[in-house]
This record gives sequence, structure tokens and C-alpha cells, in this order.
Amino acid sequence: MLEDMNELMLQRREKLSQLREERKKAFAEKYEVTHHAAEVENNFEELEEKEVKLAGRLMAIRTHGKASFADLMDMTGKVQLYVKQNNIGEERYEFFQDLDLGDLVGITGTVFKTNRGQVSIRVSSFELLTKSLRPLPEKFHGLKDKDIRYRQRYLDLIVNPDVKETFVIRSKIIKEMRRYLEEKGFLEVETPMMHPIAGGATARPFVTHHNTLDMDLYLRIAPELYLKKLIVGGFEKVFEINRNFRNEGMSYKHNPEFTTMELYQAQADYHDMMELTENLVSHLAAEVLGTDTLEYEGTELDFTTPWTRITMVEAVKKYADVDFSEFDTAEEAYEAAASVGVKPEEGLSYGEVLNEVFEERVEDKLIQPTFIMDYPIEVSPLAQKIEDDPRFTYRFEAFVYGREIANAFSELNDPEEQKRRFEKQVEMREAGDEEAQMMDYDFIRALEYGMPPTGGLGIGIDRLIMLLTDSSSIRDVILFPTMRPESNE
RNA sequence: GGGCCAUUAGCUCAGUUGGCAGAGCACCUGACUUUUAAUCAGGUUGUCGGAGGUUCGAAUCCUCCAUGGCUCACCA
Repeated sequence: MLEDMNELMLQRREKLSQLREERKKAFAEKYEVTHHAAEVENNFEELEEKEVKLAGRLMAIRTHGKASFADLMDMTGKVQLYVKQNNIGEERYEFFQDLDLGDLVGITGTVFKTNRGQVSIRVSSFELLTKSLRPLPEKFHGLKDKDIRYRQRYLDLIVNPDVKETFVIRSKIIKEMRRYLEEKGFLEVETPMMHPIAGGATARPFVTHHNTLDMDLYLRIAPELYLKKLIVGGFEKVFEINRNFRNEGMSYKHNPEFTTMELYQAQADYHDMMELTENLVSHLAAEVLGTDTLEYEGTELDFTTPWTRITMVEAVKKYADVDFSEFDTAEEAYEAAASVGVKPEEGLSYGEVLNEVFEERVEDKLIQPTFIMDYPIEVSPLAQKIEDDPRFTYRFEAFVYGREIANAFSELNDPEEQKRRFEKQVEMREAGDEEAQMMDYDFIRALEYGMPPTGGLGIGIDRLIMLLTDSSSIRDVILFPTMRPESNE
């Protein structure tokens, strides 16, 4: 399993046993720091000639005979060390020369500026905190191999500072989302990750097994049904930020486990959810990035509210130039699809064909934030239907840069209707659609007790963060994306 | 799963029509007490992803395999 040791690794191990022979510590237990690199850099006037203690990783050493410069990197960035034999003594200086790039050290010294004006720390003493036994990737070109970057994310974080920044922003966005929702009276809850029935979305689940109960359980594909049970139970505003798992393809915008925020609000409808969505997202951009217009892959995206609102039928008419409002049979829908070059598979309904045309001809044109409203009932088994036009539901999805980032609806709260919708899904499942939903009597029972009118919203956190951090792949916003196991050759 | 591309030193990469396997960084030795991709002098580092084949001769051409990337299909 361990790859062969190369010469550099052998050298470092040699140094380690040398240290042990000399009874020098190579793996320390604790080091008390007073400052971080960025503080020293940013508060130079205040700290000039003051003593500071820092700890971090040696990223570069530039030796000039009896004095050396080194770059120490901690969580906040890099600071230059100035290590002079006169200041620390011959024996310690030699020890310092013997350190390797990547070693973790703790240093004490005074802050000063070099002749070139570089804020630095004149080291008066240092300790090796942890010996690094593997060489770091080359400093100038860095680490580019995506496979290694994702598999050994710690290396990516060490040598590519932007990566660290992306994940700091991710954390800030989620933190601010929580704060924003809590301020609006939403309660954060946790619902099961293991479900006896995989519900709340159309997707293929992962299956696992509980030994004591001797039963299969599904990793959840969505928390939706449990959250709605909480609305039945009387919580009026709840949200959950957590992982979903879908046993489907992987791509630049799909990872088998991904994070969503789902929220449910009693007495609200999908118009309220639209307002909440646009306000939340533009707030996050403004709060975390300081602007609500930002650049994504060279395109300016303007999150300023209100976002464009357009029904699916109107959007298809606008972008694909076919008017689905003029007919309502599957045959006519297939004809219309064919007229714009879309060929859906056989046996679909009016609504499914419309949805197909939308996905094929419209989605990727929705660059600026746009709400697509009124989804076909066949593809929306959990949404309330529109009274005046039961082909459609009070459901919208939000698109940015051609990608779905939110999905919401006025929740279906009629238990009999819900049961019929499930039955329809079961039929589709039996007809071979592995993604169709399963019957969930437990959920129907909950609805029978009465669920208030409810607006529900789901936001794909990873995709939102891709947009806000200008990341082109979902793997760039997930610390440890799902990977095939490393081969042993 | 299909298509395209890639795999050469620890890292980033060159390698011409098939003719002794290279550079920079890293590493080792030496010089250098304000450098910052430090500099200067010298040195070490390879199963050229693997297995076959063609050839006097293969990193280079052919076949198969492995791993990865991009892309299409499915999906959020």
C-alpha cells in the first residue's frame, strides 16, 4: 500500500533518527502562540520591535551563509523569518539549516522591516514542532494534478492559497445563511439521514443495511418529507442544512453526496419562497463578498432583486418558440417538441414532454438569476396543483448561469391527492422508472392529521457556492469529493 | 457506458523524421549576515504507467490493459 520511499523521503527519515539520537524532539505536544502571520503583516506599526510567537510550516528557506530568510505559513498566510547565527547561536543555527521545507516550527522573535521594506520576524529562538517526512510539491508551479488535489486535499490547501480561501468563503456563506434564517424565525432541525423509504425527490438512492433490525435503509435523497412532518407537528418555520446522497452520475455539478438547505414555512406559498430565495442569495453575496453582482467564468451575474419571473410555458415560448398553452395532449406535445428538434423518449405525458423541451432548449439560456414558475404536475408529485390549470403546479426553480440552484413549491397538503400522486409514481416505478418515488403511507398519515398551507424551498449549497466563488467544478467546493479508491496498481 | 486526450525525476514539464533520457524547482556539497521564484560553483535523482509486438535500435510506431482528465448520455 505504501509507495516506495524515494530518496528525499529516506533523507528525511534519516534526519528524524538523527534527531532521536540527539534526543531532540521531532513531534512536540504544544506551542503557545501570541500572533498569526497576517496580524504581524497588518499591524506592523503596533508590533514593531515587539516580541511575537508564531507557529507554522516552513515554506521556503533562503540561506545567506550565517543568516537565513525563511517563509513561515500559518492559517492566515505567510510571514518572513530572519534567522541569524549571532541571534540564536551556532548550534541552533546549524539545526535550523538542517530543517526541511514542510517542517512545522514554533518561533519567538521581534518584528522588524528589512532594508527592502519586508515585514519580518528576527528570530530569537525556535522549536521544531513536527518533522515532515514527505517533500512538498514544487513551490513555483504548485500542485496542479487534479487527482492529487482532490485525494490529498491537505496538500492542495498547503500549496494553493486560493483553495483555502474558497473553503473559508463556503463556511462564511453557510454561517450567514443560518444567521439570516434564524433571524427570520426559522428553527434549525436535524432529520434522519437513513430512511426506510427514499422520498422527497426523484433519484436513485444508496442502500445500506441495519443488522439488528435486519432491514435495508436508504441514505436520504432529500429531507423533505420529514421536514413537512415537523410542520404538521406545529413548527411553523424550520430548516435543515445537511447532506443528501444520490446514487447517480458524477460531473462538474454532481457529487454523490451534496449539501442542501431545505426550509418550510407554514401559511406561506411559493411567491413567498421566491422572495425569500432572491433576498437570501443576494444578501449572502452582499454580506460575504461585498457585492451582489459578481463574475462567474467571465460572465457578470447580477443578483440584485427582484429576479426575473417567468412561467415554464412562457419561457419555452420565448426561447424555443413553441406555445404549449395552446394544447394539452401528449401527442400535440410530441409534435411541438419535434418541431424544435427535441425527441423525448416514448410514452411520456404532456407535462413530461414540456419539461424535456424546457431542459433541452431553455435551461442553458437562463444566465441571470431567473425563477421558472409553474412546473408540470407530472414532474412535481409533492407540489400543489394550480386550481385554474391542473396541468401545472405552484412550483418554481431558480436558475443562474443555466444551472438550477433552488427548487420550491406551495406544498401539497391534501392527503388524498398526495396518495394519488404517489400511486402515479409507483406506476412509473413499476414501468421501469427507477427514479420515480415510492409510496409513503407514513407521510400520507401525517398529512391526514392536517398540514397547514406551507411553502417549501430547497437550495443546492454546493452549486450556490460554486457561483459565489467562481469555481468551475463542484469538486472545487467540496473538501473531499467522492473519488474512486486509489489503485494499488 | 460512448468519444477525445493524457501518463517521462519528489514537483511542474520538454523530448524533433525511431538513434546515448533532459530542463527548472526540490535535494546534497561548498561560498555568501537584509534575501524573497535569493545568487554563484559543483553534484545526485528515472521500471519514460504496465504487458506484448514491429525494428539493428522504441519514451517515440502498433495492439491490449491500467489510471486519470475533459466531454456526451442520466441527474440536483
